[in-house]
Amino acid sequence: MSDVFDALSHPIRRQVLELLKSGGKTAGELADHFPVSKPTMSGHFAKLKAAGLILGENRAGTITYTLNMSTLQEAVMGFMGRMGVSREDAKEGE
Amino acid sequence: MSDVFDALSHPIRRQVLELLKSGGKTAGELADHFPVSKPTMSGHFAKLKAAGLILGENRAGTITYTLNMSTLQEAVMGFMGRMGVSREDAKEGE
DNA sequence: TAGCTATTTAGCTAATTTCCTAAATAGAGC
DNA sequence: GCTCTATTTAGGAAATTAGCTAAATAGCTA
Repeated sequence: MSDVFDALSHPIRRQVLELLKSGGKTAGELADHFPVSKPTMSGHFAKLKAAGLILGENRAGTITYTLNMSTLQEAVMGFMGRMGVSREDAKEGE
Repeated sequence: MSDVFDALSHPIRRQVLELLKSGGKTAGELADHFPVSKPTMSGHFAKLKAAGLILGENRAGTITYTLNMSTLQEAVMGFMGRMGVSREDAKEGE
């Protein structure tokens, strides 16, 4: 839980998750979207992975990261549920 | 947005929000729930307030903090919405 | 094997966060 | 005007985070 919210606290890491929404991407493809160095991005990936928010598949010299929605949903919706926000209340963007 | 997720990144701050779910509480009442000093708690309140997650009403020498659900919902459900999680998908705890 | 590409690890610095104690502020009651 | 309680502000130490460059690793392909 805490790992997930820690991971979500950095804008780059949240954007990485959004980029992965549309499907897996390599570390390089993801890194190209941000104005920081690749080692820095690698650190962000490591944190997201440690939190269970992404999975890394090592294939053919590249690493493809994919989203692990269930972890995100469990942690975030779990917290929101505890806050008394039900699916019904959560119509925010409609 | 970023302020909200920053604020949510600390376990004590998340718990403060949960405590406020059931109604406003004074700084002292809230502080009693955690094993850190009151000045430290005051810092946590300040961060939650800066993020717009709580409101502080100064009355009779005490400060009563109340939850500001709309900010929480906008930020968190907004992000989850961008992640493609709709209210329908979000049945997690059912 | 050598070289190329993709990615991470190592080592470092600067900034931020979290916590503490001590002191300041503000309102209430004597 | 004091004094008590509630809370914040100030100042500072320790830990963590985020960024960098340079070097290491891993898997191709020639």
